[in-house]
Amino acid sequence: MNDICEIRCIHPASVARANLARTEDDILAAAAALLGAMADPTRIRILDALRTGELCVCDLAAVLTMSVSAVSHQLRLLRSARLVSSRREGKVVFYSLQDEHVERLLDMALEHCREKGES
Amino acid sequence: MNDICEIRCIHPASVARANLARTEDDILAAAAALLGAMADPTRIRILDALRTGELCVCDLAAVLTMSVSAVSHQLRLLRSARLVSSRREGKVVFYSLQDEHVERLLDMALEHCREKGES
DNA sequence: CGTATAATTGAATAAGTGTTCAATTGTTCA
DNA sequence: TGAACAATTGAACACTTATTCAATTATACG
Repeated sequence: MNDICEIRCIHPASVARANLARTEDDILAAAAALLGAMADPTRIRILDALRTGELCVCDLAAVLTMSVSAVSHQLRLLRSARLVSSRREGKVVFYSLQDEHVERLLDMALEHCREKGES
Repeated sequence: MNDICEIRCIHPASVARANLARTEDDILAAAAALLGAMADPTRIRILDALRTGELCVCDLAAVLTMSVSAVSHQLRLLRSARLVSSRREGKVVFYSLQDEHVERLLDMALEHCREKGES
């Protein structure tokens, strides 16, 4: 099993081990998409703001000092990634974090950065 | 650019609350960068492969069936984001996950996707 | 109805990203 | 030293992405 397609590898045993333990590509792709949805300065600020409770698009624009349009575009992305959910009340649409899972992921990333930032 | 000084917000109390609880922008930016470093199909596959132990660039290229050059480019990114560390042994450079924190973040994202994938 | 407000959408543009190819660095060993 | 191999790097290209601006939808109310 020295090569898969003609790719040369130096440590076949390690390669075989890695291939066995391999996570399915579609799961990995989904995870990349999930992380990618959070991995933007604007979107992560939106998520951070929503931790204090639901906010409408106008409010979010005020918190971020950005245009309503820009915020709305990013909210659509966050919604399609299932990171936030929306609720309409008359003319106003309120956004909130989808679940605590999202908040935990966010917390974990922030915690990691705080630790590393001090070193 | 409707104007930044006089952004109209509908729920001033909620906006004030969000502003108070706000995480510092540089931490949020760092977190976005961290997540962004993981948020790529190729890079997340690299991280997944490295969970089984250290691998050299050739081995990684074999596991991912990608060119050594492409893998090396992505490894540089992962290294500068402190997600992986490298160790040279003669001509060969071995890469491994920087710490368990990285692995936990990865696990959490994967777990989230597995759950959602079944619904 | 018609107007006003909240939000979404589409097109356009500018900035960023991933891969390839070719060239280069660093190391080993004959 | 010089050949061979592992790895890195830079430039180029195609592709994606975030914001802006203008237009549109959706809801409320006089």
